[in-house]
Amino acid sequence: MNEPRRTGGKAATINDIARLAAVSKKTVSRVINNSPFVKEETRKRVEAVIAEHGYSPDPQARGLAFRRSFLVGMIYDNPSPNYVVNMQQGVLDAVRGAGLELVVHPCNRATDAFLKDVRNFIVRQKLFGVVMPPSVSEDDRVVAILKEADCPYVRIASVSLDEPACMVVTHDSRGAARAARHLAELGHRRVAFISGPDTFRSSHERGRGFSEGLAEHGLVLDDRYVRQGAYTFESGVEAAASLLAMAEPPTAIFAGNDEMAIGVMKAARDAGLDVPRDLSIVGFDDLPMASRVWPNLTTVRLPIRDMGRMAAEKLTAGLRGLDPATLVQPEVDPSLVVRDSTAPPGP
Amino acid sequence: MNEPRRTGGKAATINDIARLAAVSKKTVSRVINNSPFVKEETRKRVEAVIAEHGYSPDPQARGLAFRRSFLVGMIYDNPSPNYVVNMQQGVLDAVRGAGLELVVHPCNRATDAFLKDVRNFIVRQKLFGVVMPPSVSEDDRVVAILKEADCPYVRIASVSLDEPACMVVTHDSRGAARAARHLAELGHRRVAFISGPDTFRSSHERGRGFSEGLAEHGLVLDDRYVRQGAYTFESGVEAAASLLAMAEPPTAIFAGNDEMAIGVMKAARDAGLDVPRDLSIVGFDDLPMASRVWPNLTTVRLPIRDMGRMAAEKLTAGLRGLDPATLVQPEVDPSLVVRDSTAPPGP
DNA sequence: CGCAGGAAGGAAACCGGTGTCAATTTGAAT
DNA sequence: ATTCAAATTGACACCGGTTTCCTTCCTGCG
Repeated sequence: MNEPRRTGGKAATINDIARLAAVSKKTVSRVINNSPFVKEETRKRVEAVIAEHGYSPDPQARGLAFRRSFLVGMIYDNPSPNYVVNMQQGVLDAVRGAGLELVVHPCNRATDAFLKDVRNFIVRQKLFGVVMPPSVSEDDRVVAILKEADCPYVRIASVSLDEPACMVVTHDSRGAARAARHLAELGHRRVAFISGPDTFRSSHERGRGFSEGLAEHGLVLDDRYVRQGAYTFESGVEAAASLLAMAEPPTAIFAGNDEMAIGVMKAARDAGLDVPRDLSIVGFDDLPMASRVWPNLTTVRLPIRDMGRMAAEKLTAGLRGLDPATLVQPEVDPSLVVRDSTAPPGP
Repeated sequence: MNEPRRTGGKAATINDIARLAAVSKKTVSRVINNSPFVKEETRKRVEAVIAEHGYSPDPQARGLAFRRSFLVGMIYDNPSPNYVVNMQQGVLDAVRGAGLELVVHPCNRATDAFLKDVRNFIVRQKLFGVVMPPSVSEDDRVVAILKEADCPYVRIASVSLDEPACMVVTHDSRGAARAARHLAELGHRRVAFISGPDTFRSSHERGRGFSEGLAEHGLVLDDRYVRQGAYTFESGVEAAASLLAMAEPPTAIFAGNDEMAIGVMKAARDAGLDVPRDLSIVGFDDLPMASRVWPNLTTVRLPIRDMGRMAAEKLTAGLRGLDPATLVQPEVDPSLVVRDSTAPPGP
């Protein structure tokens, strides 16, 4: 009872707590892990000692014994900093308080070392779980590694690619259709689309949805008005320049993401066009930047932070005593945010 | 020699390697840790077995024995996603290949739970090291916790606040002085400054440097032309609006960071001013965004990714056999990037 | 030829938790 | 009071490494 306190920086261990509470370390372990097989009175006593000494179990030791770390990995290959930070924040929203930490793992899918690197990361760290936004989420090779390593994961993607328990689906095509309807209703007839890279499923989904939305208004997306971009600002500039140089340039351009849409704005300015009078522009994502550029960008909004949170919550469901099998598949319905970059076409 | 391979997902352990190489596990451990007390021949043999089986030691077990994890933490409270992602990337540049992982820990210095949260993070994870950009890097309470926990750290800040071994200094005042000289040389006389929040040392440094740079040209920074912002876009808009509403509005505005500078641009547009004809604008940071807005922003460039890398390299110096005590203090000299948002003042 | 001393390697304890399974206690029924 | 199953608890091995300490094997040297 009157044991001398551990001195210095040494933190208390489970043995200290056990001794002070006059129980075995195993019982302390039971208390920590909310085992139901502990008498209420004992639990109270142990919890009191734990609280008094600010004890908190060592994640390394725990992980070693559990054969699983308390680290959630986020693996991504995404060119947009805003997207990445927002999603990190969302994952952290769910992971904090669950006693987990977030390990970030950006990578480049195009390199040879990619798969080896990712496998190494997953296997060595014995991750508690992994969250993957596009385009990594769409890479079946990565998923195969995760399955082989028996590592829980959640994929965020524009279509369902897996069991509901490990998907957050964003229905990009619906958002793109909304953009199409908006432009059609404004009276645009010659509309163009700048797609993302082929490696992103969302590129196709956004293109498909846009095309379908136009079709509802009797319009077709002419191949000559389609360009492929790379989800980067520069690629947006280039694609738009090419479109605007046509004999009959489009009166509206739907860019596959905001980053490129802002590139389109630059190209328009370079061509001496006024936005939205001479050219309407719609983006996708609703990055913070979208409402800072001039004119403010009309865009399709994706709640990126929420998506990260929802994904991570699936991972932590077990910790909260929920059965992951019963989890519904979160679905996101992207909404259209009309700002100042769209208007009826000029005469 | 003809041991059956471990089957299934089970990865090889140090015991397997020891058995296969016919040495004790301690000798394998010596090989892993580059101990000099291993005969060359033995080392070769062990290394061959390690390579053959793709063995890699378990970081959890290793960390447990070392009383130190192989995780580098990045603790920050920074409103700019671009800054954050770039710095993460820089830290990863150094940390990858050193066998370390990056755990991100954004936080809010203004909350009550801040210190408890940070202490918990540092102590529980037994971090290998911590990298802190401003403003966390300037918080002595955090540094006290790190010292108490005996956790290596590197602070990135605009002035030296600590021993060279744990500082990356960015000399923001020099960059700000360059901005001042540029504006003065263009012929501006009524120049304004929008500072960052008081909680950032860089706010003061950038203000001081700007003031000194003006002084070199016989100009003084009039208090009436100084506003306090928050390093956010919105605060830039607001501060600029207030400046532009003055009877004698400034002909040039130096914003404490790019985020605010872009806000200034918006305010200028709202006021019907042409940039740079009616108003010159200079930012600080050179975020990617700076060269995407229109007109392209003249700004002071900070090599954020490099800063992150330099900071993390100090942490990994020990791993590379370098003595941290001998490390020089990396210093960054911010350069001026002249783009299209500055011009001589109108008549 | 005997021996000091350093290089090389191994046995066992330990880091701080958890799993297994047996031992002890408790409560209710007989 | 006795008995038995259920509820609690603890002893001990183990997770996969490292550290401490000791033994063995050479070498050079007097």
